[in-house]
Amino acid sequence: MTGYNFREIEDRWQQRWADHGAHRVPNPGDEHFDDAKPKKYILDMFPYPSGAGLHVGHPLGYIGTDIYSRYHRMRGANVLHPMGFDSFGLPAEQYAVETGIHPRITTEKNIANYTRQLKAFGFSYDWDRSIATTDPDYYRWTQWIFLQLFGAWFDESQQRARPISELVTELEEGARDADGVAWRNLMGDDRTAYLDSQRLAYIDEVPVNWCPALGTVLANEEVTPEGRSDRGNHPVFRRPLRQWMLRITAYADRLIDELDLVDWPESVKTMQRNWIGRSEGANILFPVSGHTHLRVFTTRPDTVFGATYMVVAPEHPIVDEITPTEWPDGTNSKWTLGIGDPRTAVEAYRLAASRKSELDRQVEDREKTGVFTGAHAVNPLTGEPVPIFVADYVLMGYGTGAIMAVPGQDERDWEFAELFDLPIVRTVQPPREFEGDAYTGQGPAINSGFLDGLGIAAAKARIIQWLEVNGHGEGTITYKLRDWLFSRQRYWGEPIPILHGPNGELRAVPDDELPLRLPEVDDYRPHASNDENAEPTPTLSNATDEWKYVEIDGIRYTRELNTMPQWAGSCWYYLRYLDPTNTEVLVSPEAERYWMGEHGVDLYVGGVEHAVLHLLYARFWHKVLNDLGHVSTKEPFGKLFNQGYILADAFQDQRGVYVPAEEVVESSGAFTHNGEPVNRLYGKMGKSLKNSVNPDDMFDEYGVDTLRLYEMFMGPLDTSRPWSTRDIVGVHRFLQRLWRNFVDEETGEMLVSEEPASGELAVLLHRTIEAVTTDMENLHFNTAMARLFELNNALVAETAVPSDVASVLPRLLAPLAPHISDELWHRLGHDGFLINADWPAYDESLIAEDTATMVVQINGKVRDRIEVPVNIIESEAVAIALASERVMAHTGGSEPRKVIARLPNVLSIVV
RNA sequence: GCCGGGAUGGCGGAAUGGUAGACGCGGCGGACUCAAAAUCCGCUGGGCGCAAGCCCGUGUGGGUUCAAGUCCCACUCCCGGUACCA
Repeated sequence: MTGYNFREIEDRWQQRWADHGAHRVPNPGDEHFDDAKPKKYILDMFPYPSGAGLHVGHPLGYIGTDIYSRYHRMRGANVLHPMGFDSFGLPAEQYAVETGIHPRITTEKNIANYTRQLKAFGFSYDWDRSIATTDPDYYRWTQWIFLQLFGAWFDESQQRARPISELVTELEEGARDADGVAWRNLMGDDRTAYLDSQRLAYIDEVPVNWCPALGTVLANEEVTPEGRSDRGNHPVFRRPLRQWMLRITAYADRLIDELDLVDWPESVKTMQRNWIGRSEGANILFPVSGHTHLRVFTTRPDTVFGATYMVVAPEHPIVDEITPTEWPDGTNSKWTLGIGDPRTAVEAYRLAASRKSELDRQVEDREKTGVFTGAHAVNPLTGEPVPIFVADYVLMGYGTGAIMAVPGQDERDWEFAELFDLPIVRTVQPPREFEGDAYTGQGPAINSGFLDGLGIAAAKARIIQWLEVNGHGEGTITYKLRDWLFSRQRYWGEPIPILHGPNGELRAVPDDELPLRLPEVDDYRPHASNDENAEPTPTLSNATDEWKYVEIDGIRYTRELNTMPQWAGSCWYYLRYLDPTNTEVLVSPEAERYWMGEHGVDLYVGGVEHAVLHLLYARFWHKVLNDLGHVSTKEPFGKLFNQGYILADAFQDQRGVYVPAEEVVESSGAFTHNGEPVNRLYGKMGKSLKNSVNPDDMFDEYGVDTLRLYEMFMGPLDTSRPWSTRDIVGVHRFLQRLWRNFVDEETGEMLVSEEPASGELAVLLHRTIEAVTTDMENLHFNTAMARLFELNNALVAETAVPSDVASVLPRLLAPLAPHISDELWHRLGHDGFLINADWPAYDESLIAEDTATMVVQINGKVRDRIEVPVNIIESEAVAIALASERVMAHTGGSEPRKVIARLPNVLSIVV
């Protein structure tokens, strides 16, 4: 028997590809580099190498890009198709905390396992270009990019980053001043402080989820709805901390505008635009009686006559200043939380708010809460006093952290106003049929003095002019986008290469000292504390003094002890693949220009979960590198494609925390984990939901080609689908049948004829080539396979495979199932690998049809199907149709009132 | 909540506004076999009918059109993101 022995075939071909370097791709200037070929850069989003290993959801996109890469190799392109590892991250660190095993050891083990699993798929990656973000030779350049950000500022007038040395020159020359102060009037420390405030990487106080018991800041998702830590159930406080920030907001307009340069799904572009959230409006100053001004941002300055109260965020610094010691006479009891004086009431409310996560605060289902500060502002348009509240539906991080509330035109304000008995004044006339509460639509202004009668746009323009003339505010633009919080109190991340001087001055670690390697520590935990006001002491403070303190020119500097977030390494990895071993520069200009070309990466495939954060951060870094002359394109990823997810059951325990799905036991319809009942849910396979399925078992039972085909045949690449092994036998049968069509299972002889196909089989062959080619171009691998199934099924009736079919079919299949295809190719007597063979061409004349099925519709319903010549004219078609018995049964012989012809396929008759 | 996406036979899915359900799984029937597996052949959305054929059918309710799975409006449910999971 010489049946389809997939294990032997797959092992042998993978070995041969490796031995011959079949997937190695030369750079410009290297040996065997062919300048005449077009380039294709086909990129996967690289994985985090988790301890659980690769799961069957990961390779969905990887199989897709591998097929596409192999196809383009066969079409004659230089294809760059690399793979690497996003290997910094929390799980290895948490494992280190629990076991004391260095995260590097865990990470290297996981990378080795991932590499083994990826290679087992037979992917055509150029493994010589593989990188891991944890390699010091890699993160050396991540640190270098950070220093580029630290050493640059954003020139608003040119809308680009420039070296900070050029800012110094312009300040010294008097071409600029420092926020209105001439440079020569600034002293040394003030000069430094000013420059530091201008850098793209800067330090600022920002509110974060601080968990003193864990000694770290937590993500919103790590905070339970009760305001405690997901791990350990410790209290979490929302408080400001000094953190490294990256000035992504400077690029807000370019990040919006330059989306026009890329071929991305419109949905992803929309998500990015919404995330950046550019809105035009005005800042308005409200005098606060006897004190100061409250500056609010509003997108609806035209409604200012309807502002009947004010709200500031709980963190707003003005609260301390304006809150009096006693409630004013006649204060509504609903406004006071039942507390005797405003200071105590406001403090109680702020504490409660600090224990809520940001997400919770934005959930509009929740009943609005708030407290009166006891202070009033004056509406500058109406002259009326308006009470100032603290409420957590206003966020410190957006606009000015304070709003003028206009319940007549804002639903949130309406809701709050009803709850707190506040007056509601409409300033836009709703249509007569309008029945709701707040009216946010178009209409003429009312109750608005000199604005009355104007439409919204005109009223906005008029009021902004008035505000600016009278010094009560100005037109402005704000963004929802916030600067990027870049500090982490973790161990397993890139050390931030900054030294802190005795007077708070910042100094970059010199380039020639990079990489700044992670120090060895005994304890991977940050310092815990019972004091919510304690300053963070990150894990790197556990390093030796020798590492932590550096003396330069007699000055003792302290190293920055925070590390970078995991995003950092994934922001630029696509550039390092181009030139992964270069020790002089991040990437050589020659390699960068060739592989990035005009539009950057030719196809970037990954999950839509990265639609905003990863893709926005990477675009930001790329633009900075472009501004500073290190890369040549404005955008990194010319074309983006989102593959779907493999979905699977997931399980949550009673606290709402996910537990590993593989450890969940089912008995009589109920699910338990370690004896505790758990709830079944459903979602994306992966480490978040702890519901991964390992592919190794699939290889054993069906082989690599079968698993590749199965994942592609489950559905189109961009949709999600539940994992189910039931259908896998279908594609396995396809390969078995293919094998039997080509190989005599008794003798091992090839069953190939010397004659080419004729008749219908020849037509089918060329139609298949055409269809598969189109499908390959469009990543429609499921339908490409359906076509190949049909061709393969048609061969069953033949005693031998016609010579042209034998030549074409393995080549069409090669990108999808490369192992069996190379084996058949080899047995047909060809040398070499199919990845280097030519893609088949089809004969136009063979696929042209001379007749077509014409559908005849009577009053919109299909009543007959008639074979007609493809070039039939309308009068003939109508005559044939009306003569048909089935048609006559529905027309009753009456004359058509109307005929719509889409010949030769459709004839629609109305009687 | 907000932003983005999705819903088609028992199941995965296919369909430039123009024959709904290609292809595969599952199911049913048949051939081969002592038998079973494998393989090969046929049927397979629902209802009515002896048949010819007719009616219904793409999450729900409306609409546009000669014609709607596809376009428009309003819903329902599910999935992704929501800035320290990556």
